[in-house]
Amino acid sequence: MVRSRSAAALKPQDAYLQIGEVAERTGVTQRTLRFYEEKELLKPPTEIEGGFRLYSEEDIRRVEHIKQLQKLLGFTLADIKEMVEAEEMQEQLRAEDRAEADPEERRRRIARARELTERQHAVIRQKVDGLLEMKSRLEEKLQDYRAWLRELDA
Amino acid sequence: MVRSRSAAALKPQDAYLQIGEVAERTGVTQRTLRFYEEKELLKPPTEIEGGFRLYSEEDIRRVEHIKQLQKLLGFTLADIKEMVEAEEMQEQLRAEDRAEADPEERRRRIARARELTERQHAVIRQKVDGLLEMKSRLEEKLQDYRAWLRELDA
DNA sequence: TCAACGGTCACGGTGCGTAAGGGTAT
DNA sequence: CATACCCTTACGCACCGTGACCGTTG
Repeated sequence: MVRSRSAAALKPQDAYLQIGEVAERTGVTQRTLRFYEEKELLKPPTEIEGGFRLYSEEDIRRVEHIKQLQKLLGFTLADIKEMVEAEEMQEQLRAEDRAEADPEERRRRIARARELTERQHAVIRQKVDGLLEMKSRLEEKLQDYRAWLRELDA
Repeated sequence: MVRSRSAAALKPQDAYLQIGEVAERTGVTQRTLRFYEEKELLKPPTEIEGGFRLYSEEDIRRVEHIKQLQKLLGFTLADIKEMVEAEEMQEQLRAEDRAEADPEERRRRIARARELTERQHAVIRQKVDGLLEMKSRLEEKLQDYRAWLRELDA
């Protein structure tokens, strides 16, 4: 077992995964993972010992999220990168100690995060609207077909 | 005025458009229109005199439809070709004299068209579901931001 | 003659696939 | 030593166009 070496050495809990496992679990290839890293969609995960990439569960969620955005929105990786970066910023915001920060600074950040989220929301709403329209057109068609088939039965 | 030559010669009503006008009206380039034709997404429109392409309003609708499918679904042109072909078959079905055809043959065609439509419907439903989920996640976020901002006001 | 249109041949970006050549641990 | 992981480098490819360039037409 190769993978018990550095991961175990670093974290006995076996919290880190090698690229092969991540690939398997997320359904993408190792090549894709390295490619995403190259494009800075994934930050170079904590690499340790012999230059092996070691991923966290968080990294896995991120990969899954990227794939979802790709499938659902049909965006380019560049677009997705922007979205993901925005989301990351927001998580930072969420995580930081609320009382500690300068209120004015904090307000600006929240406002910025909100803007980004609102833009994403608008994009998605547009897509959903278009798709819902297509969907109902298809449903009408299906109605027609069913009616015609009944007609033929008579 | 180039376009008065063959279009007018063929159809005094000026029902046909040259590629340049189609490009302008649909927002794609001439090159893209030729490319679509090459990929058999657009049937070679009735070409006349010197090999000039002449397009109908129907062709324009088709181009717009293709662009919509691309934007909304993020499909490849190959996928879109399939969909468009299916739709075309269905229009044929719709147009043909219902009484005239052999009932058994007609039933088979309708059943086939219905299957295709149902597959498309399923695909779209999936997308819509995924997008709606993303949408509500974003809405939750927006709620949070608004709450935080109110919190800062207090 | 010039602008607008037509055609063809390539080149370019994206998102990976796929080998080549080579490490290190069991 | 074989095997099973991993690494980088780099060329290749399908898809979706975009340009460059040249001929024809009014």
